[in-house]
Amino acid sequence: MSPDRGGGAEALEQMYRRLHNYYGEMHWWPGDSAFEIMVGAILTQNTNWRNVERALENVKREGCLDPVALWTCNDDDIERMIRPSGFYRIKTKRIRAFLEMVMGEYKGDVRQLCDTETDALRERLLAVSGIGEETADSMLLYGAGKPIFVIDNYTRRILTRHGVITDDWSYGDIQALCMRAGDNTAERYRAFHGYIVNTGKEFCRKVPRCAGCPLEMMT
DNA sequence: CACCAGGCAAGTA
DNA sequence: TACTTGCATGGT
Repeated sequence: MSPDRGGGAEALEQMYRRLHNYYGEMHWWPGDSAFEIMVGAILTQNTNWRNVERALENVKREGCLDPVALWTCNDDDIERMIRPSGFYRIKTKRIRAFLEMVMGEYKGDVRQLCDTETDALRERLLAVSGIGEETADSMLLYGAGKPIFVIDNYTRRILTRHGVITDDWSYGDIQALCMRAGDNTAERYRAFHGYIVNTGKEFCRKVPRCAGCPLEMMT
């Protein structure tokens, strides 16, 4: 028997209410353009956001924060600009692969890319080497404004600690649960994910510091 | 000093 | 299929 993936929607709803009450309005993932957010989604893989900001500042300062401009850069230039984000060689390859898709299939028009139907766009992003589920969903939600729930390690950890899921749940299982309840708007998904990351950083690390957590003693 | 950070792909058995 | 490892910088 596969585990029960039917319940838990009420727990999610309660979590959202508690987190919203604790953190208030949240506008997560800053960025001046969809393209900036999509590049940032690659840069932030296993990397502190502060270092991503440094990398993005470098790219922006050199006027390369758009598909055509970045496309004309050499790999050496991209590596140099994004170095503070770490993994700069492999991330340059990943950015290059993403650019090839944007340029080749959308002529560098990010607006057109964002207008693509959600499921088709998700499949297309996942086919790019270096873009996995979390990165694709971050691009879809924060870049393209699609109503897609982003599942990260904090989401998995918090839901596991609260007994809502178990270790054998796949990314898609957890995502389906998180997208089952309430009003499924991009606005809500953005806030919810931001809440989860804030809560995870502050209270739910590998060595948990649960005292004061807004989810503490949740039934 | 060890450990962490807004993951993913390739390699191994 | 299910682990393991490489990728790399900067902060705590």
